[in-house]
Amino acid sequence: MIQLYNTLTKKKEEFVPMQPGKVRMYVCGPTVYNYIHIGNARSAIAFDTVRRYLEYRGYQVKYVSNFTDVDDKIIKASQKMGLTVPEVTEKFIKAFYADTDALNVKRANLNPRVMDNMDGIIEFVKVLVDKGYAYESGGDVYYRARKFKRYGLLSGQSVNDLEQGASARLSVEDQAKKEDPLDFAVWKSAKTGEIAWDSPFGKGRPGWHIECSVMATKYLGDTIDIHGGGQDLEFPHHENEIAQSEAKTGKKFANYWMHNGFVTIGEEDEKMSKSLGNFVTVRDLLKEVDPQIVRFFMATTQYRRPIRYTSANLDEAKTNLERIQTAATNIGYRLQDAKQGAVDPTVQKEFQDHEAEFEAAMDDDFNAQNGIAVVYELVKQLNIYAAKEEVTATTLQYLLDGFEKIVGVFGIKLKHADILDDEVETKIEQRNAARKNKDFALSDQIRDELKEQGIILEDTPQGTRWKRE
RNA sequence: GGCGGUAUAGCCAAGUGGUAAGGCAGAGGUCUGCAAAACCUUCAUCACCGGUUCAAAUCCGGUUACCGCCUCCA
Repeated sequence: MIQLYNTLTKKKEEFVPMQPGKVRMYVCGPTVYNYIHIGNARSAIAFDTVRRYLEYRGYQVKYVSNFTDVDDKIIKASQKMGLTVPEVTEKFIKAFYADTDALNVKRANLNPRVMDNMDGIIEFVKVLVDKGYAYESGGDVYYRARKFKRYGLLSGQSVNDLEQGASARLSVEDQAKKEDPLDFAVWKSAKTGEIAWDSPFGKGRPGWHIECSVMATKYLGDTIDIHGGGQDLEFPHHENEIAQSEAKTGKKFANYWMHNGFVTIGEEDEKMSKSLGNFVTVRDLLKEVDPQIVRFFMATTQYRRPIRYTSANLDEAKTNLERIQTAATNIGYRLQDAKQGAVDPTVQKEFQDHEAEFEAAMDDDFNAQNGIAVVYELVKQLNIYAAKEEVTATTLQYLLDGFEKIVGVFGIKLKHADILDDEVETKIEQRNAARKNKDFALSDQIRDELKEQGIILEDTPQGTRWKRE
């Protein structure tokens, strides 16, 4: 039984999808006017891990994540860059795929874009107007937040508290256009020269929140199982999505709301964000750090907890990931000379116990921290059996397969034995001959030479192994 | 001001009533010509104060500190 923390109810609940065995999941994607930063990556990785675990558990997951490719920020960026809006969005969508692919984030089943859904958006807005949930005002269309009874439920705010904040910061013009400071735009009129679409309300573009309501319901149905995004989207984005969607369909929009924690940076542990300007792009980070390490670093922190971005923490992730990889490599080497035979039932039992522990950990709101603790126990088990005299190849293979499946939940791709290089092999033989003759000066020299080529030697009772740095 | 989160060893971090998981770093050991990898051993009374209880990191009350949302942001 999987339990997950539902932001809507503020507690852990048993996860029961509407259709047994199938999960419909929508995760808010980025507004594509810039390269993604580590915080964006965190969100992608967090929900990728959720998805992978659900799949591990046998669910068939339909995963939809949008690109917001029409927005004020994009218009601004395009003006600054001297490009058209579609040119800007194409560029950063491509970059998004490149970056998330590198991080081993599985691609969504669908990445719908605002631009391709304009008819649906206009239709959606029309329904809201017809139902009295939205009104035209000076070319804009606003949503009557107060009319939606459950407004504020997700963010745990009363409408009056929300209004206090809202009215304090509204510009005079905005205030004049809105019936209520709480109201938010679902359609915005275009200024001359800006990208715009024809609509019954005049030339304009969608407001920020409407696209997710439209695309989520279009591709996944009026009610979806899981809706995810960063904690900063709770309010107003997700609150507004609920208001729009439920006003239109009259049905519950999402059964479970999941929000990932932030990546923090610096001495103050400040949230990394575009507006604070304290962000590191994935692109830049990956120039210096192996993407697998970044992936591991983020996937093994429980998705709701903040992640402190420091080089020390990345280094630790590197060490831990190597440990995991080494265990698999150790088994791989042993597999080459181990005897055939049945799977050792003791080993099997031991492994299955660990597997059950792993599942219990992950079932509990994707507690990756406890999950990874089980992985370290498995590492120990693998290393012990890899060094045992009497162990069958089938047993080793059994362990390796199971291990690979479990670490796969975190998006870890295990490297299998490298192709043996003739030149390296010759040198290793020369070195071993030297060692036999106790010519350690020569053997150490060969080892140093190989090290300069990035090849590390390890002498084990089963012979000399090598790996690339 | 309103709402929410966090505080556990040098660091990362589990643990929601029964006497502190795991990892990194450190120390000692086994193995090794040396090294590496691996394995074994070792390393904390849980921000503070008060209360409930046979028993609290865990529950209750209070205090302090930090973070986030309430405005675009994953």
